[in-house]
Amino acid sequence: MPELIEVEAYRRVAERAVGRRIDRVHAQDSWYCKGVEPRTLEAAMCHRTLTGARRKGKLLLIDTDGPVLGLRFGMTGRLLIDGTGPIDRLLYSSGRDDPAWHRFTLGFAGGGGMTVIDPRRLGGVELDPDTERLGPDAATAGAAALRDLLVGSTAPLKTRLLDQSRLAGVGNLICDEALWRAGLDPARLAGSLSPAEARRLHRHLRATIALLSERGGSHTGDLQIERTRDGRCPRCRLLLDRRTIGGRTTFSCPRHQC
DNA sequence: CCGGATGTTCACCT
DNA sequence: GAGGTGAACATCCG
Repeated sequence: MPELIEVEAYRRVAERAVGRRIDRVHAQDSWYCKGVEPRTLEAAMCHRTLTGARRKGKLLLIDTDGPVLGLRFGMTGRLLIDGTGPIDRLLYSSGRDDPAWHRFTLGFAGGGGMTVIDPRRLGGVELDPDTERLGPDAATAGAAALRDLLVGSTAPLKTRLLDQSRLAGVGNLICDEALWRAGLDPARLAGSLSPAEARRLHRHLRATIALLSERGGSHTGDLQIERTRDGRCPRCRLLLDRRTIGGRTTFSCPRHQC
């Protein structure tokens, strides 16, 4: 589930833990520790004090007086602080809290802690993540950045928007919703957009992120309830196209998106 | 029972 | 080099 909007919600709860000191670390799942041994990760984080929580795209960055901890949530990862989190259940995952799904935990001196729960193990934890591999964050990227992302590309528009190395944070749901609102066909070649279309896309992408954030998640778009067999355009009730673009299921209106 | 699902990475093609 | 496809991770839901 987690796209930029959900990770931003996680960031805000993580911020509550700033100033607290870590006195135990459980990194039992070696698969979940990316590019680092669990024991190394535990030793690196233990006895550190949290100094901040940042986000770039779907990557949550926990700052300490030592290393930076990077958290990725995949499709089913949730973050709990002191046993509660901003999101109780995700679209494709139950709200159950099976202890076997606790993939990583920081325990704080004086009680409480931060836990990553991830049934499918599609997320991961890393030490000092390379944020340069990610493009500018979609929530704040300017029109010029979006234009640079599109120009000269022969890839489908949607594929380009989902490319985290070029634009960070947009997932499948935000992408379809923004393209629907902008009236742009996801299959259009990215490089074929006119400057006016690129500006329109930028405006609608930012507006979509703001709106869905306000509504409470990536899954709250108008197109969302129609993301099913025989789904219809919320605007004109025409049967939506259902295609695979960039390896992802894609819904679009054949009349409103061109 | 089967297929597909908000993500990322990698191997292997064209 | 640029894109595309399919697999892998593991669980839930229709």
